Amino acid sequence: MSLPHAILTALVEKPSSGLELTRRFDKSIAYFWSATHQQIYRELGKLEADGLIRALPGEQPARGQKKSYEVLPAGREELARWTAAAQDPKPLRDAMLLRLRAAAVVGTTGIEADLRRHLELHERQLAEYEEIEKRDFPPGRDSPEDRLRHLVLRAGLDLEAFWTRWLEHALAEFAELPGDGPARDTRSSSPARPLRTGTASSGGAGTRQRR
Amino acid sequence: MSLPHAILTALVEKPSSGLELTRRFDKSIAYFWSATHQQIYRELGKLEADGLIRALPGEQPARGQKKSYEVLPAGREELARWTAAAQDPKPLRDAMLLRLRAAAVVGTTGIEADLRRHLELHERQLAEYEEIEKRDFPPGRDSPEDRLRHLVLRAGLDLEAFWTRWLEHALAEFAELPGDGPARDTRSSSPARPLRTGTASSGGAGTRQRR
DNA sequence: CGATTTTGTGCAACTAGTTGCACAAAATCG
DNA sequence: CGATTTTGTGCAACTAGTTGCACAAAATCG
Repeated sequence: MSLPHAILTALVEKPSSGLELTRRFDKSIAYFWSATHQQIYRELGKLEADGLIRALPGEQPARGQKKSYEVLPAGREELARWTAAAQDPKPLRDAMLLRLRAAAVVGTTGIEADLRRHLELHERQLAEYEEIEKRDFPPGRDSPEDRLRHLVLRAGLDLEAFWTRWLEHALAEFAELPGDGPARDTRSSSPARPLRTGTASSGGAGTRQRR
Repeated sequence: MSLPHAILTALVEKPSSGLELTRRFDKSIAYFWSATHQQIYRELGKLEADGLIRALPGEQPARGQKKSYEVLPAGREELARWTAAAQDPKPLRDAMLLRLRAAAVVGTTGIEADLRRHLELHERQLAEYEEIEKRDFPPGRDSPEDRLRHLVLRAGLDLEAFWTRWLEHALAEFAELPGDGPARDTRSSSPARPLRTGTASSGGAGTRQRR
């Protein structure tokens, strides 16, 4: 729904080829939108067919050759229209949170390592964004454009900070948890019997695949 | 990728029919996973076909009749396996952040109202989660299961708090912005000329549709 | 300078989620 | 008690994103 608009935005900021776009998405767009090179090329084709962008004149190369695109007036208008239109926020879907909730009924064996790994990933991401902030938004510059872009980076940065803190908190909680974690349904009729269900040992090697 | 596991988790916590699941997803699962009733029914069918869940014996009703499901041992094992398996966090994609970045080049006309609307939505959500916290996690209860589930709710709650603060910050920034917002490319050659581009007026009524 | 690696573009098949309905049974309403 | 609404289940078509390749041109390497 909004990949085309992400590409339009990037191209208005600076005309680019598919690969350049891919790099810019990885580098300085990733903190609010991510996309693979396959998605980008596909969408560039559609946007060109729709008359919203065009290949920069001058080069007319075939497969395996750079081709840069720029935004046409129609593209700019579409982007302005989309930006102003009301949109509902999309509901949350976070696998790690789900896994933790699942762990409450099925046992905590194994997640802790991945929590730790995620913590590292988020810490690294956070550090990277802080670099970007230092580089792209030094105290001096604060044109309206800069302030808006800085605002967006702050969101990405603060979200990473949030996850970092949350994961630390979660790990601290784990440290206080008894033994190998719970595996029963609190609402089931079984009383305070501290049973150790089979999940941890039996499922074991993780052989089972779905479908 | 993880809707089936969300359903398994919910069903382990308490066997339910499709509609009951839908309600529980809306109510107390929405802060980490969301799903429509169509998704849920479809997935219930698959899970049953795969032998991970089964209809509760006792009733054998046709279309338009309640049918409750419970998790089979194979389902519990699959859930335990999935929960423990390492998974990469999925990259961020947030339309509002993208729109703000787009607004930096294409003009801010129109977004402010939607920022305000989002702020209200997030405030309402936050209040709702605080209710849930008060109701489901009173100071007394802190079995391991509760602590894990509380941790998950805290994430949902703190994320809403984050967005609320961020949107307030964004709106404050808007208040300081000159006139009708920027609409030029900072990197383009045009100097400090405070031009007012056509985007606001020309694109206007929002007629243009893609495809 | 031929072989190998890197750069750049792209297709095809798949998975996950969304939108728009359809329809039967049960409950409610005049 | 027939008509209408609500409850509950589900199909079909679509949109968005992912995964796994293919392949040509250019650069590099022995």
